[in-house]
Amino acid sequence: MGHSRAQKAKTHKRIVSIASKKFREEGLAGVGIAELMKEAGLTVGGFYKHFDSRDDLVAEAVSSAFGGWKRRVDAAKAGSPPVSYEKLIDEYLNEAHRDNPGTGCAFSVLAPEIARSDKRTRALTSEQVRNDIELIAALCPAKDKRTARSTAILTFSALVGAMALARAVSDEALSREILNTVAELLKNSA
Amino acid sequence: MGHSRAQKAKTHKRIVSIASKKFREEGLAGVGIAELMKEAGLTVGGFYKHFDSRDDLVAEAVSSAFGGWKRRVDAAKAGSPPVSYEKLIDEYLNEAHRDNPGTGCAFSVLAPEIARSDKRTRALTSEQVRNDIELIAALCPAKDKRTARSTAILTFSALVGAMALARAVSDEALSREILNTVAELLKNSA
DNA sequence: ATTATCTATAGATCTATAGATAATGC
DNA sequence: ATTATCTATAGATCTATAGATAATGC
Repeated sequence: MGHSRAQKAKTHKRIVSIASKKFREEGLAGVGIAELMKEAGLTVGGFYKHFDSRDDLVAEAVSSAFGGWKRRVDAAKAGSPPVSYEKLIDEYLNEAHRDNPGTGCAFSVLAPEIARSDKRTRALTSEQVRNDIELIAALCPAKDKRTARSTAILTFSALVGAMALARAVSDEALSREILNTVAELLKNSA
Repeated sequence: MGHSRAQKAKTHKRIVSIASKKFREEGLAGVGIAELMKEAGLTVGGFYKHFDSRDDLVAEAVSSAFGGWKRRVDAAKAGSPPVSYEKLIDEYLNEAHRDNPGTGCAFSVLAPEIARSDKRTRALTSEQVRNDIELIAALCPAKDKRTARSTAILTFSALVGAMALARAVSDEALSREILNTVAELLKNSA
């Protein structure tokens, strides 16, 4: 009990990181504060010294979930050679990503719940969608900037939708068909 | 109290219909049994004479939500002239659909929660995804059947993803850009 | 007699708060 | 002295069940 401020900052980050994972796995409405704190090795009581409300944590956790994906794409882009459009598609539309939503793209699993969330979370999401569109557009082998942006928006939508559908169906063959077909078509038409 | 069997069947349908709408509006985890029964003009106690469990209602309500969309597309297809691929896209990707999830496509709003639901609901979803792919493929102006099916899968994914993203962002201009861009690209590339 | 619905409630769980405790930080 | 965490709990809500009531259906 009663630890240092440095410790508190670390604890705060741990709670957010765990929430970010659990929310993607169970949904924003699917995990309680007690469970999250327990996973962080803490108890419920301490929660409200870290966050004013549950919505506060949701906003931070969603932001953190976006951050993970952003870091990965940024790193891939900055690599030499920078990651290709084709590679991005393959990194998204695969079975490992499908089977591990907790560490994957937040949009594919949280978009509908974010749509029902508070203004802060949705504003944060707008910003992230804008960033991701620009990121994908920068990788698009398109003629002009306008076309690249349009292609990026279609690509982004298809990635998110295909992943959501591939996870929702129980038929494994159908699930794979969705992932593979969308990946192939996106790569061939860009 | 104590009504006829015909009445019970009607009541059952009313509960499912209300659940189908509310689940799309608030998520599968976002509405309680008491609230649903109250909206149907009933009380909690009667619920379990209609359904063995909450999951039973979820399965029926999701099925019902799929049915609505299916009926609409079937009708459009059977019309003379049958609805075109372009028309289908426009009927999906518009602001009215975006702003009324309760009467819209269940995938765009429930896919992530369905992925966490029981086998029955997911099996039912597989069947519906299969149907919808075939439905869209039948409208695709593509060379051969294989190409039509691939295009249908990409189209379906892009529709669902674009709608989910358009609803998640708070920036109205960005939301519209997503809907319009995906609609235009799908129509031009098919 | 059966049953569709009602009222009432058990038992679990969820967000948030109050007050105690044990450490840090001045 | 302040504060990060703990235990305990209030008050709301959620699924599910028990038992009463008033209608149908034989």
